[in-house]
Amino acid sequence: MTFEYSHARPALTVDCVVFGLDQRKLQVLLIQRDLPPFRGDWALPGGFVQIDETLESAARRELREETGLEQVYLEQLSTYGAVDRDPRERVVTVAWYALVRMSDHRVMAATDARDAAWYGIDDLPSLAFDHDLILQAAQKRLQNKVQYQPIGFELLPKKFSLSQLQFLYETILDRELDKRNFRKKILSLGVLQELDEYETNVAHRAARLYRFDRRQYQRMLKQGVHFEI
Amino acid sequence: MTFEYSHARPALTVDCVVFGLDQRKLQVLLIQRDLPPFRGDWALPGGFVQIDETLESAARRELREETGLEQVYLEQLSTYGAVDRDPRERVVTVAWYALVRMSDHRVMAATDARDAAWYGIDDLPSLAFDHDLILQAAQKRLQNKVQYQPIGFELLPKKFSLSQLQFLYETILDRELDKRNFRKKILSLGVLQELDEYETNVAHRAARLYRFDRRQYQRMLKQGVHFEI
DNA sequence: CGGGTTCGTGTATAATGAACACTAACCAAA
DNA sequence: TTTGGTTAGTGTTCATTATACACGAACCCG
Repeated sequence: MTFEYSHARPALTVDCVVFGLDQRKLQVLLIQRDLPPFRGDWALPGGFVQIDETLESAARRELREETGLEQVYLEQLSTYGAVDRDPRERVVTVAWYALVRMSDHRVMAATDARDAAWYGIDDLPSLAFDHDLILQAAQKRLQNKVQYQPIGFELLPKKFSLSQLQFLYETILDRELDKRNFRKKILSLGVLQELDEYETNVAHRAARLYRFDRRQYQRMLKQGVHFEI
Repeated sequence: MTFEYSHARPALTVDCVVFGLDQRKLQVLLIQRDLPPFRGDWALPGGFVQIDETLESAARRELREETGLEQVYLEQLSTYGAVDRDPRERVVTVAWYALVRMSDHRVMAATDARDAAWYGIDDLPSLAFDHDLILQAAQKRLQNKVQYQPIGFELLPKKFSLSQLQFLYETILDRELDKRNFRKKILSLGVLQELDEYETNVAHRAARLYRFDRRQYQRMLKQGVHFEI
């Protein structure tokens, strides 16, 4: 079956920059292309938008199909439409970024033949299309956004220590933070629920665990208070 | 001539939220549709992306064709892809917002048959498609952005008084600012060039005029200082 | 039980934000 | 020319927030 239009139409795709955090570094999930163009190169997971799905649905579907990820934090980044960004034909892509708990989503099955792998953000291969551009924009957006929205928690296990949280901010923002000031600030926001649980299997004093309390956050917003690191 | 594709493709459009500032209020430029759907309704200026132009080019072209505007500040907002946002067929639109100096761009010629007019932001007609949604998002974005980027100047004449600038921020942010604190802050940024010119034709003491100094701003950025109101 | 490692905590000082009122300049109208 | 009306322009004080900084407690392991 074919579809006819009176004017030429750009193809429309979605691409996702998927961030994860491990013990060391911020990571990005890439897939290896097994079709031309850029066959064998690494690229952002993504693909064509189908005619009966929203842009977000398309992004989530591609994530599921290419990387096995579901129910991740997902937000639109920007749309890229350089005329020659795809050598085959005109392709406009709506870029998204996702935050995943690497601990929860250990499994990484690419249901089609391609490979998928995490790469350290400072250790990336060169990417297909304009995907390095998109990735850079996503990183900047993430850096900005974590400072005024509590999205960083999406990268941590549900229960985490304050040191883990500080490490997250230091890693994303790429600068060191003062331990005491950080704890003062984050606790004063009142959006962390202090648990009666502690780290286990550590060779030193175990840290108390906390959980992000979405309800407290909503309440905070209604009072016009701003989350800000 | 027709174009054939093996899969159905969404149509791709651009739409622009054009902001202007007059003596009273923040204004938005709308056009009146003379074709179905939503014939006779007001809508954001916009139209189809052609196969050989970038998204930004398309936005600028549509602005020129429908409103006569050229060389305005233009920035991508977000992309809207609800499946039923256009009753005719699947249409995905890349939304932009523009800031114009209403003083410079008095002329408002719609080269096609439609009407174009400024509407106060608090006095809008109901809009075609999901354009009210887009407009609301644009307003929020503008409110955020003026607070950490010097884009407000794009709405003022090249030479302006500090009172005009304060009025701009008060209007966009929809809250009152303290006169002395505002002046202290904005001057301390060192991005305003003090001119030896004053208002004319005012029935009271004439205010000194200033000009935004882009070079000083760039220098400021390089030193890691942040613009912030 | 000693060494190694991370956890958890408070205070003092500097910088920034917020509140606040009067005189100066200019025009217009009497 | 005087008076009234309107906006311009200007500093200080106090409260709040940001920054810098060090050591004992807890726990594991060998």
